[in-house]
Amino acid sequence: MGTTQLETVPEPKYWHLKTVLAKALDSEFAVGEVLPNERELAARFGVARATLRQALEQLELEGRLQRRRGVGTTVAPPRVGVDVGPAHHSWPGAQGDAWQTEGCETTVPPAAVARALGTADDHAVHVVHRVRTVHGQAVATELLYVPAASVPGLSGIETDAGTARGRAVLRELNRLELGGQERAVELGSARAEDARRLDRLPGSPVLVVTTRYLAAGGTAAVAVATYRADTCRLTFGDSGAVSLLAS
Amino acid sequence: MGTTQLETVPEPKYWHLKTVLAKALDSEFAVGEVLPNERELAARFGVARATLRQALEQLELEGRLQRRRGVGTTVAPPRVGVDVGPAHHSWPGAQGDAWQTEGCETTVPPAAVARALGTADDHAVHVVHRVRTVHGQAVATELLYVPAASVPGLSGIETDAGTARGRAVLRELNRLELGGQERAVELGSARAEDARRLDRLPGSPVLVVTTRYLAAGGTAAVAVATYRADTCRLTFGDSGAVSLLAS
DNA sequence: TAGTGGTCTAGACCACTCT
DNA sequence: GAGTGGTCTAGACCACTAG
Repeated sequence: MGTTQLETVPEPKYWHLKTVLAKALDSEFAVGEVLPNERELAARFGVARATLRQALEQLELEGRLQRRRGVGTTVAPPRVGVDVGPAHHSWPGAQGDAWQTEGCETTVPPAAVARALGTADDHAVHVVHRVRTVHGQAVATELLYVPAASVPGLSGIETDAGTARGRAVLRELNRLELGGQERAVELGSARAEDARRLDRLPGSPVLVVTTRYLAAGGTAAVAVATYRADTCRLTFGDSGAVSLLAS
Repeated sequence: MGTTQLETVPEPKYWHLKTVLAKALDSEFAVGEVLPNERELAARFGVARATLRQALEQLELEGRLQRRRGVGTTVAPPRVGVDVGPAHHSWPGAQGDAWQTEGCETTVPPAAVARALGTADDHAVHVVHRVRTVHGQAVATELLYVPAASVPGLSGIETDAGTARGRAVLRELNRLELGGQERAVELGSARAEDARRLDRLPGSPVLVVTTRYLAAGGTAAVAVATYRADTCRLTFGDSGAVSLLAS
């Protein structure tokens, strides 16, 4: 009376589907190639479209696939390694900085940022918006929070224009002596505005890198950077060695 | 003929639902409190259960909620900050190491690891299994790949037992002179075995930390650590300062 | 055994991208 | 306009936990 299955393992369909697709991607598809559309794939594997989508979502999360509405599903290239220091030990805006300034405003930061800055909860600070691109593609957005006290030399003339003032803030920031950095990485989901800049849908998984820039006496600035989790692999090269883990 | 909505923004229901729930979590719920079950919440908000689940999934991804089958959905505590160096600049198994050795085997590593180690694709290496716990809870699993060449002093007597051999490998590794570390962080989904150890479902989002340990001449070992993305916030404290970002 | 979240279905319509 | 992925529905059953 032996049945075909020993230890009947009720492995979810989408899980099995995912492994099958992953193998197919390795052996039968090239980077950039487009897969059959979801309705056809679902029919081919004999599952509902929702189940197939669950498998595709996981593969996209792992950076194996790229899906774009109105276009299709393509095989993603290997993740790009982006260096997030602390090799340079320098301020934002220093030479070799990979970020491009896009604007600057003055607002009250979120409570968590205010706490890290050591400012009052209702104290407005400069917020510099920046974007990081790799191979011409935006991979991260950043909000750099700088209290006015950190940039005392900022002239009043530059306090209106967006991008110009952003650059002025960075310039003044670089006059300070850097006392170290603290970083944290966690998983998040893209806010609507970040998603737009990163060419993703709102809620897409992102890696949030929070950096605290220290100067004599305390925190001079806090940066909250949002990296595309599907395409990015954050590298931390120590000991000055060239990173071989960066693809 | 004015309609109620200007600029009819077709914001997805689950997105709106998510923000509503997030606000409610801030104002009306305490950490550890259990939410109403999914069927009731869906009815209360007038949406299908699948739509509600989409909102809950995002909140869980952001570490705001914790869902457990057969139990319910509870409000998650703030993410715990776990230090992933490079403050110590030490080998695995050194004093103060946060990991616990669970076993050791000898197998051929994945191609990507073999490449980083500089070994042949079919060359077997020691693989030490370790677990990292915080507050009594497992937050990460690790596979530490150590080529036999890195631990020449390993005696033959210790080559059979699991945990004992693991400790022996770590002991031998600490005889080497550390030449630096390289780290990379990326998003992944938990393999079945990791998920079990971390008390999560297979496919749960995890932060994968790959570390390359350098010694004179090249790569002495490679560690692939898998952290729970829902509960962990990886911290990188530089300059020896106490991390204030760690919650 | 009752109640929970997890999986799955078979549809429908919408938003977007290209031609 | 045709074709794609994204959203949503209203059900059903399963796996797990706990009293």
